[in-house]
Amino acid sequence: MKQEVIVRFAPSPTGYLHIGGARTAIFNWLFAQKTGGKLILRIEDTDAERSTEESIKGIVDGMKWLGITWDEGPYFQTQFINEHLAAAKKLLDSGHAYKCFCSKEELEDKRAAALKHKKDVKYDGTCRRLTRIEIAIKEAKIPYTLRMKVPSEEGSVSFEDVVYGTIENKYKDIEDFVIVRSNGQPLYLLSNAVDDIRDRITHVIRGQDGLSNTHRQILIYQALGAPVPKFAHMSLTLDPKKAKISKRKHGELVAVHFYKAHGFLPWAFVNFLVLLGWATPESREIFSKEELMEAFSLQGISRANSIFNVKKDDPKYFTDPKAISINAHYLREMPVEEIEPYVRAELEKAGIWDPEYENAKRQWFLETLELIRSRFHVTTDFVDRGRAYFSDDFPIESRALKKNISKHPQLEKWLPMLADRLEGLERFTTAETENVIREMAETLEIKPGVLINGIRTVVTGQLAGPGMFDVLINIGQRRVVERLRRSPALF
RNA sequence: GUCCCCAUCGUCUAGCCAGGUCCAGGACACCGGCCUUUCACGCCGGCAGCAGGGGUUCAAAUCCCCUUGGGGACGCCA
Repeated sequence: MKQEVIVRFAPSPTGYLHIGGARTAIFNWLFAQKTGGKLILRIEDTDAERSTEESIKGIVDGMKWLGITWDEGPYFQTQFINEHLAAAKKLLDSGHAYKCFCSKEELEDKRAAALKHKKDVKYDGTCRRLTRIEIAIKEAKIPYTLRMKVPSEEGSVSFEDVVYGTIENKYKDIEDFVIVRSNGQPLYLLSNAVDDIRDRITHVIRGQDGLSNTHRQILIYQALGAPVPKFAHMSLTLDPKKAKISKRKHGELVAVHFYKAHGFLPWAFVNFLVLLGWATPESREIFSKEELMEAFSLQGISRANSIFNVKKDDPKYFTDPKAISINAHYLREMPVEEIEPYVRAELEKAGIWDPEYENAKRQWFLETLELIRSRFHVTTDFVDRGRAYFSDDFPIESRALKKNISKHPQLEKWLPMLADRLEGLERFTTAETENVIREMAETLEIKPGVLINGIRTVVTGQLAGPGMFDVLINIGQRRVVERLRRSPALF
C-alpha cells in the first residue's frame, strides 16, 4: 500500500506572512492536494521573543486569505519540548551526542580567530575528547550544551533532493553541531527533526536556505533510527538586487496583507506566486484552483532563484508588473458574480455601498462591473477610478478638466443645453443619446468629440473610460442630467 | 576560510535529464499598428536571451571541465 503523503508548513512567526513564506505554504498545500495527502501547520515558536499572538495571527490570516487550507494544526513547537529533550537524551545515551562545556565566549573567540586567519570556523572538538572522569568533574560545576557527534570516519551524508538531485556532504565538512543549549532548551535542528518524525512527515518542502541544514538533520534522523523523509528544496525569491527579500528591507511590499489591502484577488496572487520558481512544460500561466492542483508537480520547481520584480519608486507599478497583470486578467475574465464580493468590500470600506446593490439594483451593479472592469487592475480601482458610477460625490481629474473642459469655454453653455435635450428624451438609449449628441455637434459645427469628452469629464470625472453612450445609459438619465446641469460650476 | 546550490530575453519561464525538428518558444513589460469620441480590452507586428572559455561529437542551449558571476549555509536564531 502506498504511504499517504504528509507535508507541513512550519513558519517561525516573525510578524506577518511574507511572500516567501506564502510560496512555501502554497507549494506544500498544492502537493498535499495533488497527492491526496495532508498538510500540517506547525508554528515554530521556540523563539519566545518573536512569537507573539499577533504574529501567529498574521500567518494564519494570511493563509486564510490566500485560501490555503490545512488539515491539522496549528501545532506549536513549544508544546513538544519534552519530546525534543527526550530525543536528545536518547542521542546522548546511545553515544550519538556528547556534552560540551565550552563557554560561549571561548567559542566566539575561536570563531573570530578562525575567521580572521581565514581558517575553517568549525568547532574543534575539544569536549568530544574528554574522558569520563573529566566529564564527571566538569559536569558538577559547568553548564553544558549537547553536541551531535558527527562520524569521524571517511564517508558522507547524501540524499536525493527532489528538485536538486543528489546532494552529498562529507562527514569531515560537518561540525559537531549543538542540539541542546546550556540552559536546557532544544535547538531548531533537533526540534524540527523530532517534530517531523512525530508528525510522520513524508516530504519536507522548504526553501533552499534549508538545503545546507539537511545533512545535519539527516544525521539526527539516522541516529534516532527514524526513516528519512524526502526533501524538496525550492529556489528562493530575491529582490531586483538579488538580495533575499525580507521584512526588514522591503517592509510591507513583501507582506501578503499588503496585497489584500491593495486590491488583489487572493487567487490571482496565488497564481502569481506559484509562477515564481515553478512552471509546467508548456509554460502555462493561468490556472483555476482545480487546474493548478492537477498541473502541479515538484519536478516543475526550478533550481535557479527568481526575482520578485518590485519596482520601488516606479509610479506606474506599485509591485511586480506581472503580478498586476495577472490580477487584472482575473478581474476582467472571472464571472462578475465572483468579483462582486470583493468590489462590495471596497465600496463598503469607502462608505459608498448601497444595500440595494444586492437587491433591486443588483442587475445594474453587475452590469456596471462588467462595463468598467476591463481597464482596472485592482479592486481598489472600483472606488477611486470608478467612484462616479457608485456615488454622486466624485472628484474631477485635473487633467481631464484641463483637456476637455477648460479648452472649450463654450461648454459652459453647451452642457446644460445638452442636459435639456437629454432630459427630453423619452427613450434613454445608446442610439437616442448618440443621436442627440451628434446632431447637436452638427448644429454647432463642432466635432462630436468635443461634446463627448466634455460629457465624459463631467459625468465620470475621468479622461478615459468605457464607450460614452454606454456610460450614459449606465449612469442613468436623471443623474446624467444632474451632472450636466451642475457643470457650469467648473468654469 | 570551508561546504552546498545556481546560471536562457529587463522580469517570470519552456527547451537541458534521453544532443539534431531551436539562426531558441510563451508570458509580463516596452515600442508600433488595427479597432475607437477617449482609455482599456482584443487582435496583428516588433525589440530583446543560451555569462565567458575550452573540450566531447558529424552535430551542443542541451554532455564534461575551467573561469566568472550570483545565492545559501557555516549561531547555545528559526
